[in-house]
Amino acid sequence: MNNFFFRITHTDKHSRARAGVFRTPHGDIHTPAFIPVGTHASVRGVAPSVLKQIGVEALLANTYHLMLRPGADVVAKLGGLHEFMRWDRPIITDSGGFQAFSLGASIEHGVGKIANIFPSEPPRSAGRLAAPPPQRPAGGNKKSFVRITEKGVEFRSHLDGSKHLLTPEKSIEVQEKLGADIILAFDECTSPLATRAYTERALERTHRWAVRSLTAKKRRDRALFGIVQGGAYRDLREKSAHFITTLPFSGFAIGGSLGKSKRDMHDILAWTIPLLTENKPRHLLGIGDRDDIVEAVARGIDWFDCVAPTRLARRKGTVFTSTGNLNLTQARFKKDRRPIEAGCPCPTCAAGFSRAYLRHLVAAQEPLAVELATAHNLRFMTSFMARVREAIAAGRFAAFRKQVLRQTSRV
RNA sequence: GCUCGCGUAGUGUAGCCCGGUCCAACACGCCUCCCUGUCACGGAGGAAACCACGGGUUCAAAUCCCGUCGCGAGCG
Repeated sequence: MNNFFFRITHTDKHSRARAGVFRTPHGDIHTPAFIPVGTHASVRGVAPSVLKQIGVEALLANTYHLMLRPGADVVAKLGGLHEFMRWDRPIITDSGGFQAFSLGASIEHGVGKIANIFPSEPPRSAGRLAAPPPQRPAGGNKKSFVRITEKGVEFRSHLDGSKHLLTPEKSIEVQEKLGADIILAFDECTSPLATRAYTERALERTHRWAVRSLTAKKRRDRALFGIVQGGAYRDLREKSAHFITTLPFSGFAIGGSLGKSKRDMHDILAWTIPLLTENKPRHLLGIGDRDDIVEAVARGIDWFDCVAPTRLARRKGTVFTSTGNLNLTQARFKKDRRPIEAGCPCPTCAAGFSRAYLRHLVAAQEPLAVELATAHNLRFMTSFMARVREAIAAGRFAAFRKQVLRQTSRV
């Protein structure tokens, strides 16, 4: 059953960075790789043909969302995800474990995977005491859509309120029906605000779910990855890495809360990755800032998925450049006839669309804004990852890393 | 020419009848920031109107009275 094969072609001498190729039934993923998120079997606003042109090698879709709509059986009947969405390259499906968090604690606490719990300086109004810091981050304190038990996660559909139980068995069944090449074990992504006791309990449950996920897997033409959890607790991360590594997974993903800062995230990676099987791929879930990518690659990560390039492009036309992000809604771009970045080979810049025009499209909420901005950002990411790979192959990753960190820090 | 109605931030409106709680509210727009396995074209914040103009009544007027100007409708 050599449908999958991971070959490490280059290793960095000064870090744990490595470059390689992961072979799947739908083609190769050159690592380190950036994998865009297409939750609903679609990268918002961008057609598969354009994604290919941009150099995207794989996509990540979501079990929970596709299970609710259009339904796993519908997708299966229509030939599986690849045929359904007309994408013939590798697909990964997330197990739905993240939704246990994003529709649960994330909503209740108003936090993301990396806690941003320190409110920025309260505004100081003259002659008055500054307002007291809010008790909770903005957006928190809403009702959860989930209930987590040993059996699995009970979701109240965010679409129509109907109830759905996602268990490890169900998640794997759905993922096999959807037909992704790489599927993920059903896990619980814990909140950075969870207590240690809770994080530990959730971790142990996720481990039991990992075993159940493996047992539930029937098809050999899918690669199942295990997920390391443990929050920001060193011993829990180590325990998790040890445990997951003993199981016959095809690869690993690092998930869950990554602490309260980028520094925490670096530590978590440094603790866990050395414990993972060397010749199996490692996926860092949900991370995608350039500095984070470089730091994670240096610690041994092979690929990433992240909504940032697509979400930022869609929400406000935030667009990546080598010197930092541009927020196209800013007034200074109103008459800016330059492309997003001179010399950028993406379809948007190559076609000569100006910042002023893009700003207009964003302001007018024209769908084309989403397509053009997203295509640019994704091309930016694939180019960036190509440079990461080249740097590793050429033995100059250390310098490359330093350069990236310098750039991103002054942005 | 007469009668009636209207004139509040960029736009559209609320408040006016029953003066104070209006150094004026809401929506959209505008400006800035945030977003890391996408519930959500999401979240947070900000600037912006001396309430058409002049006079009067009153302790107090966007709110009441008079006049002027502008806009609209009707009548001639």
